[in-house]
Amino acid sequence: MKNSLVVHAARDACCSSLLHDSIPVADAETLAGAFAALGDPVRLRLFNLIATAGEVCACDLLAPLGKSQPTVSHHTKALSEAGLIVGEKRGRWVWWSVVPERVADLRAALA
Amino acid sequence: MKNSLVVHAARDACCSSLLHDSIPVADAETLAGAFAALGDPVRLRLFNLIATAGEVCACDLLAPLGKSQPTVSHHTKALSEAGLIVGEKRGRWVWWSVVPERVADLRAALA
DNA sequence: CCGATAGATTGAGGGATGTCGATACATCGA
DNA sequence: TCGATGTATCGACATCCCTCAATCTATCGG
Repeated sequence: MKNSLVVHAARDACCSSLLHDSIPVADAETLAGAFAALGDPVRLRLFNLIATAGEVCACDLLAPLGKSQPTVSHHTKALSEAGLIVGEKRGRWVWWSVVPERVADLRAALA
Repeated sequence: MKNSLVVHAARDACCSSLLHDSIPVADAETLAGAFAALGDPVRLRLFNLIATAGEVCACDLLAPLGKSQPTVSHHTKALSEAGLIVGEKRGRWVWWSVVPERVADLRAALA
């Protein structure tokens, strides 16, 4: 085997062999989906409201957010589909709470 | 003062007084901007590549991401503007590295 | 049942975003 | 100085996303 390739590779100061991801693409899409869910100011405040209160009725979210009811419903759905919150229907109301394991996943991804 | 208002308020099972945010709107926008930067699969993989390698030449990012050079540059700019990474120009190359304090901020926001 | 209320869904419009080809800029080797 | 190379920027296009009015569904009180 010739060593010309080695000499050739050493010519440049950069270009190390980062040929593949350390994270599978599928996992990256799932994780990115969760981060994206927190990537909207209104949704981050919404998430924070639920997290600090522990459990919040959806009817209590309209006033502090200053958004219309369809908009809030849209955002709770987005956070829910990202797995960050879950809603439990009690009679006419829906009570939202965070999913700690999912939040832990995000925190772990930032370690 | 009549107590009719009290009775009126107690009639409903929900509607607690969540009248304001526990996070200022301005802070929420900044934080959401950082989360949004990680909210794209390509950008999350890009960030992960830099984080695991410690310091990466931009020229080493094209191959593992499978994206064009303008696209990668666009994403590094987005992460940079979010404060998550910084680039240092050395000759013809730019070396990217993560900003630990900024990542710590995100992790703290998930606590 | 019937009216009222909480929440979800639909549809539309306006803006933001990901992608890439073409191009400009900066730096190095010769 | 000149050609080559690594990055950034620009322009354009397609797509996605936020927002709200209107509407629908489900549940409760009477």
